[in-house]
Amino acid sequence: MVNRSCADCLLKSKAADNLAENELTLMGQSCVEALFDKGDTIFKQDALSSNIIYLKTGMIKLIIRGPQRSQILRLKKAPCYLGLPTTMGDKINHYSAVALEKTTACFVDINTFKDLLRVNPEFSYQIIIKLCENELNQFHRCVKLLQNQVYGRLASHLLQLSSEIYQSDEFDLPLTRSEIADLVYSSRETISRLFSSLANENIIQINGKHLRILNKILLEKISEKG
Amino acid sequence: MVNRSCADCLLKSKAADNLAENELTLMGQSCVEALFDKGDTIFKQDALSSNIIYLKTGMIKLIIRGPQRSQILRLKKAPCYLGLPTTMGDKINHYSAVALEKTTACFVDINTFKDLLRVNPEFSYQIIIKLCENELNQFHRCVKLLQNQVYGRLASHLLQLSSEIYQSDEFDLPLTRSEIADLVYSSRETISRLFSSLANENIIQINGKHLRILNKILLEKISEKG
DNA sequence: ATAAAAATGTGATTTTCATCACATTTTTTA
DNA sequence: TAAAAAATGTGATGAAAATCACATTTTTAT
Repeated sequence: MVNRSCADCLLKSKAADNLAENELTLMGQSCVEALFDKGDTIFKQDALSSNIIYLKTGMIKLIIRGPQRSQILRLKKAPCYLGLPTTMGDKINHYSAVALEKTTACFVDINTFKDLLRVNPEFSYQIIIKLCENELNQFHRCVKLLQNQVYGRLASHLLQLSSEIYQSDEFDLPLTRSEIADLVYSSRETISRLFSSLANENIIQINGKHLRILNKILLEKISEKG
Repeated sequence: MVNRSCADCLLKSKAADNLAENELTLMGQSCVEALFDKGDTIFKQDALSSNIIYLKTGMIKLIIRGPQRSQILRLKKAPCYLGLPTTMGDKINHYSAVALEKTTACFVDINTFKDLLRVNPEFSYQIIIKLCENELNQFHRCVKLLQNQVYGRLASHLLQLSSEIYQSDEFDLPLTRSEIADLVYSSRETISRLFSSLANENIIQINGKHLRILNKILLEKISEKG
């Protein structure tokens, strides 16, 4: 399904707010909207990348094959762009994106996107800001993953899910224990054990995938101290 | 010392090649060149950041305070921009830059830089490409650091120094053992031991800071296998 | 509804590497 | 140039967390 114009889209990106009517029409002409189910791959590592993807609704994980095993780079929730670095930085995808729930995404042809960048400096500017913010986050995440022990790494990811993704102390984990291990670089067994011990100490309450943070203060301390 | 115009600069960045004469003059008006000695801090974590820095000559390390200790995020060699993410992404520096040798750097006022981004889309575009490439590199570096063991982490950094920074199999390490530990996230003692054992196996030859790669193939294998 | 597959929990064992301790060498500086 | 400071090398010890092994529960598919 092709939109006639992205101007009609009710879920435009903040960057796209800077685009003029005719620019949005141009975008619409090369923009295809697609629906994904949980588990569906949106784009795949090593495939040729020819689209910038705008995530309209839903949530995804970015995964990359590491030297030993697969690693979750980050989770992303709509609205946001996907594959900016992997599409602008190289011809081939350096990682994959997989839907964690029902997801809507718009595929914008890379050349159209590049044209818009060249034509509209304000649009470019917003993209630059986003890229810079991402890089800072990535630096911090990397240092945390390296220097904290699993306990702290798990704690900070739980807090992040709570505050940034669900805006609630109670939510259903969008990942299996095994995927959480891929996210915080640990093992399935260790994650299992840590959930048990966090629950024993009344810091969280966990039942299958349903999680509730009982002692946020303490969880934050664990996340900082490692 | 203020340049009259950056147009006269013989070491312009690739992005700046897209700037017109008058734009370069504008840049020159808010551009201050400074000299740094080995060990000098070029900008400091937590300080207000008001400049984009263009590294004209020399080499630096980006360091960040982690939860446990200081971590080297990456080494950068001229010519390149410094502090793009840390200055565009936030008001305050998220990391420091320290010269590893005599270094020349131009400080460009952030507002002038932003004006240029808004005025010249081709300039913006080149910056976007660079940011995307950085992000991809950062992803790969993070995964390698997490998943490989120290042996592999050290090996890949030696190879990177050899190929990307010095373009030679023989060079002087720009870092102490302790700094190398900060770079590959290990301990001074372990780095020391690994150098010894790499030397014992005739993979490298090392004398103080002077290093020579004897068996690149094997070093690459170690770097991949972990 | 039921079998098969996937996900989870928990104990025992093992491995990597940090930390501690101290000797030695190199660099800096007064 | 000598003393102080910084950097380095190497053995012994300890700890975090991976891996292995297996029981159990939950989910998926037929």
